[in-house]
Amino acid sequence: MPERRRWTVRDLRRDNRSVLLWSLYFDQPCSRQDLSEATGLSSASVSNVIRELIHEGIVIEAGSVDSDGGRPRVLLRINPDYGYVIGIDVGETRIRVELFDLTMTVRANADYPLDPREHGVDVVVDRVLTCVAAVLADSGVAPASILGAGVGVPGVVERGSEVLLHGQTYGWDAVPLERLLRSGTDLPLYIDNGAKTMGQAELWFGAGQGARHAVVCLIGSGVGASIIGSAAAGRGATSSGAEWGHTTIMVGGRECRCGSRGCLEAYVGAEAILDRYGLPLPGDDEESALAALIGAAATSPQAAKVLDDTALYLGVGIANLINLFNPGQIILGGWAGLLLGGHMLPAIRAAARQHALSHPFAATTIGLGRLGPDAVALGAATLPIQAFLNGTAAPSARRIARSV
Amino acid sequence: MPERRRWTVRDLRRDNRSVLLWSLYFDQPCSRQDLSEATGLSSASVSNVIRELIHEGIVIEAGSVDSDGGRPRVLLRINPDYGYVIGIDVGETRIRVELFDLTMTVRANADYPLDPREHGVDVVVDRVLTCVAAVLADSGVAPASILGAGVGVPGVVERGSEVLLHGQTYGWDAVPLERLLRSGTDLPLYIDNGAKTMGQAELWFGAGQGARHAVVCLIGSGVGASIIGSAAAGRGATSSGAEWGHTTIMVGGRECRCGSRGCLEAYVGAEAILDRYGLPLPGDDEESALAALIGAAATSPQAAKVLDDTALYLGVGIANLINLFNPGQIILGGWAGLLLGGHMLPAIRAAARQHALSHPFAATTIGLGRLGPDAVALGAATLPIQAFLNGTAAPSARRIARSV
DNA sequence: GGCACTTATTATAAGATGTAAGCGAATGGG
DNA sequence: CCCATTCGCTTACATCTTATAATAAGTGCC
Repeated sequence: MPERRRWTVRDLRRDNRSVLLWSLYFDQPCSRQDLSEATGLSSASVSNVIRELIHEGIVIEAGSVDSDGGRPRVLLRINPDYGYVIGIDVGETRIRVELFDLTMTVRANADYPLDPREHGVDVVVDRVLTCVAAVLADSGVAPASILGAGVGVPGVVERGSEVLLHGQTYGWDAVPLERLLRSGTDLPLYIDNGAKTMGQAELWFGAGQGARHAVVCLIGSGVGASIIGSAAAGRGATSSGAEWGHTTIMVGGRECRCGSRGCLEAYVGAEAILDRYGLPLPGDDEESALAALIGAAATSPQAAKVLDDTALYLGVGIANLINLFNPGQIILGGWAGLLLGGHMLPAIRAAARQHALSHPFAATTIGLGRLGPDAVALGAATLPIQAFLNGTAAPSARRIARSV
Repeated sequence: MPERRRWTVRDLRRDNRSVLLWSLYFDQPCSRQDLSEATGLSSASVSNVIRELIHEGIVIEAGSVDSDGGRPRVLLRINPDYGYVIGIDVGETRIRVELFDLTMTVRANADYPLDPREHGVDVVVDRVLTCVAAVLADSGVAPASILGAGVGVPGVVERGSEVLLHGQTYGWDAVPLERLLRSGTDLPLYIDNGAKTMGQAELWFGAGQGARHAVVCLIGSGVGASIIGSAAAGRGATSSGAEWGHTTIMVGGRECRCGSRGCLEAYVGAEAILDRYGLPLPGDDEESALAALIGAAATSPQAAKVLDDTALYLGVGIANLINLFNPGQIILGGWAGLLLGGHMLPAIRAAARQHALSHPFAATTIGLGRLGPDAVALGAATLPIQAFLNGTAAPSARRIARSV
């Protein structure tokens, strides 16, 4: 029995305001008339809501365009400087923080490499807070103007009475990340799985634009996936981060760092690929080592075999996603995913075709992400944007001040 | 970018009417006051909508109850005879059709066994139509009173410009089932995957009552699963039938009848289990053969080994669902699922624990379905009920007549 | 300057819910 | 037996939002 909420006249207004904001956000600049056609709202209602938004400083008029011999249409835009958002990528090997304006232009960023052997929670929290302070100082943006900060993390995000993080593969167990960060900042926080945030970035700005139903595979040192779909009759979209990396594709297979056997991650994660090869490779980090392995494949049969197997396993994993989710689009991302995909996408596609049912497979396209490996931070920043457009953003200091 | 619709004042009414119907349907009988508390609508609005529903004959007053020294509360119920629904289970080995009133009381049913070797589309369509005619005649219900017929089918259901069915494992390819049935009936048709309809039945009336997020595993001759969850901020629920049976759990493993290798169905479907055992068993159908195998396990090491392996493979499959969907509840159903689960649920649970991440696993309960193997037809009948409660039911002859 | 054309704004009406007052029906005490 | 009380439901009214239609505004062409 689905749970349904009653609606009041006020919800109607809030909702239609939100519909207008979404439409304008993804199709700016445009005129009131355009918005009326795009959303189906009457021109009177559009004018009404837009007046309110302009008064609040969220929307600004930006020039005008002739209209075949009539009154020129006034173009509307979202005010890029109405507020700012922060995207935080907590990866397994580094922390990256970026500050954007409302149109997702980067205003400042900060990096911090993490030693894989020292993945303590307190260190990570401390570094994140330092980086946030750095981008704030760097950009000159007042903290009160920040609409929120999104955080993309590896592992399972559990939303109960408080947000808990479970990163089984690197020893995080029920970490109350939000509370820990809260000790050092007042920003509204939006925490979610990194694969999911990357997926949202690709869906909004990258390879998934216009897709209704997409799956994004994040392959780095480990493996994750994000399933994004628009609920058929729903308001807004649903999405979930999935622990794809620890689904079993080979009963009784290779040991995985999660403690189980035969996990996908034990075959196609960068760490696992290099381990399967076994021989030494040039380069001091995984990224250059994997690149070297791909380079060696042209001459070394052993390296070629490892990569061929990788394509097979990855194709199997993708086929499983196709059978389970029937997505319209599969996007391969993450630094290792982009490397592997760039080199052997056809082989991956072929393996997926072999292992998926033919019809769901035919309805799916498999491609590479277009935003590069930094998409996680960008996607994390879309979380507060989403709340802002939905009108559900936590009241920040700015808003409180404004309403007095 | 999620697609969002604008809402008008009228949508508001339709939606709140629907909220009331849902609430009443699952908590009847109850008073107007109860509805007001349950839904959050003001008592005035409740009275208003209920008056309309009573006028239309959908809701009826049913006695009254004293109230601690005040005006007695009038109890409301959905009129069971306002309309009827039909649930159709198209299985791999039989067709089953049941006719229910609005409260899901069976009024008539009909069965037809299917020869596994003769699974032609035309035969199935013909038999379904015959069975529908039989239950109509048997119950004495006028066709115009049927709100709709739900059909649960094996395989992938594709909703494009018309509904297409893909049953790769038994040779159905892009079958336009709705159009074929339409040639013999005017009933509004709701076609969906059988695992999904069974899941909905368990969720509404069985083991999943009150669950927000459940996965239902249907194990018969083949294997399917249904993922049911309430979209966090959405109207109503989303669900999808998943081709869980053809996800790969063993790269390069046993051949599957879908043409691939290592599919879950090639290990835990009833057909596959019996095939893995290999030795002859008493009984002329799969059901009695599987029961015999379970009986033999007490004395035969070979039979015990086959079942132990089955528990392992099934546990792996369930673990994959847990990692991907993080459900609150997993419900095992289907005739083979109920047989196996009744005999070795602890072993299945143990295998799932070993292969799932610890936190998602801890949040999940694994149990058996409570509605028995007929739940597919019951669930199929919930499809037109759902449309009826949502107010999106196709206009039937009855309604057209009524509105004149 | 008048006219056509397009865009945006301003009444006005229709329809939805919430609030609060009022009516109806039964209990229980004096 | 009567009356205050209590609770359930209904009615009247105010508030709010959108759609419709008329009005104003701005530009180009003749």
